[in-house]
Amino acid sequence: MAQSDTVDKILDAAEELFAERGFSETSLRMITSKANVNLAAVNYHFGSKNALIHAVFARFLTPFSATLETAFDALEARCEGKPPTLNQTLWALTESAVRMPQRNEKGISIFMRLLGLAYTQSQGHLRKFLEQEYSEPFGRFMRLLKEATPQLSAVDRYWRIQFMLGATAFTMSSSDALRDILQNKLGVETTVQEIASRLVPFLAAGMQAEDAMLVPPQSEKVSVA
Amino acid sequence: MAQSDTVDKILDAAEELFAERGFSETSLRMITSKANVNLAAVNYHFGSKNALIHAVFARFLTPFSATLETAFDALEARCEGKPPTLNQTLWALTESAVRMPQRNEKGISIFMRLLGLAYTQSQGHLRKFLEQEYSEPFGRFMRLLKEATPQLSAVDRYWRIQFMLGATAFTMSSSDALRDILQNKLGVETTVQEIASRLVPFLAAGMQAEDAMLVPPQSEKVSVA
DNA sequence: GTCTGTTTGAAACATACGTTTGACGCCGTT
DNA sequence: AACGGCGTCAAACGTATGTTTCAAACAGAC
Repeated sequence: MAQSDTVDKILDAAEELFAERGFSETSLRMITSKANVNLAAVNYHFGSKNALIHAVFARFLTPFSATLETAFDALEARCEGKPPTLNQTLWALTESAVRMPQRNEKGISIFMRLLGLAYTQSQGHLRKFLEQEYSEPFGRFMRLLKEATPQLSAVDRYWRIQFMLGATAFTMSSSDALRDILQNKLGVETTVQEIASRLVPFLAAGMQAEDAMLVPPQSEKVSVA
Repeated sequence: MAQSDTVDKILDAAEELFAERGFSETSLRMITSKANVNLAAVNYHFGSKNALIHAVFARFLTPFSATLETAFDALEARCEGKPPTLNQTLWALTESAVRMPQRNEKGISIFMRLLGLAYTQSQGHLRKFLEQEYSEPFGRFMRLLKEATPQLSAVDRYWRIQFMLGATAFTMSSSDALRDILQNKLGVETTVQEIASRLVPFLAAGMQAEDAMLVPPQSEKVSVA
């Protein structure tokens, strides 16, 4: 067995268990048991549990951010100066995710859930790590979004981006959805691609909704359609 | 000091700490320290940490579900047989939440974050508790949604509801946004009402988006607008 | 005032965690 | 054949957790 075999077995087991149970709720002993390696191997190869968490993310995120950069390059080249549309930008992102070379068919679902957990569980070290390591593609995506929705005020755009992020991360990170994806609980086939093809129109429509009708929050009556 | 004083002090401290740090990451010792009560008081009054978590939810959710029922009653009465529109249904929900008698101004934000955590952290016992205790108003909301979007297929509606839930729970539960809400980090005032007034149009537009344009997931080219 | 059931207090319990240790086996190099 | 670095292993470390214990303090009823 090569030396890196243990490292990969740990990463595989950790990725799956973190996605299923969250970070704090997954112990190193669970991971090493599932990976069939010794408990000390984690601290030997990664240094600490937090560093292992970072490694799990880096294994997916580093090649993904490269793929995303080239997708954005291609998109902007195709648009010849004109800013890409919202739909194009969203599709570039989701297609990059879907096209990622995956270790197995559930790779993306698992990783989407991990991303959701990263945002939701207040693991300070993880947020800091992700923001430091991958600020560049993230900032570029934000810039594209801004150029694609010039009609929105900065505040409106800020909140709607938050909503998009929420719909995406939460959907992928909700255990129900994950279970559906993984074991096809619904009759229909439920691939990540299919979810994405449902999600993108939802997001685009919400993002381009008419001016937020600021219904006075204290009014007694609700406006009728 | 009355007997229930300790109980309420524990609930207050637990609610706040759970919202800040999550359930697993919050120890009983943190809670009892913040509440200035003895460690054993939690197990004496609630029986276990899990039961404490349930009690935190029940303290908010029980009066809220009652408020929501009357709001739905009023809405349906006003519509005289016609099914309420999507906007009306969403507003009835958010207004019920906003109108809840709160212990303090940040009550709703905190509780929204707790709800998001409940869905996200795979705490099996919590999900089971919530589904058992509050299935009735939840089911009623789902029925109203169904009647308000008859054009959607069941599968489309299922996923779009998931998206709505995600945008809402995630927005309210993201720690960044929470921090902004709590201490007005942004220049503009950011109340829960204001967020809701931005969120509802986003959700309604997404929910009523045109038929999901099922772009073939494997196609090389992206459709252009 | 005394008694009875309820609530608090400090301390201990058993368990699980992340991490560290030191011995052991392996393998390529000298 | 002896060495030395590397990876593995079982075992232990110190700490933190949820929970339990039992005596003391308190309340209201008689």
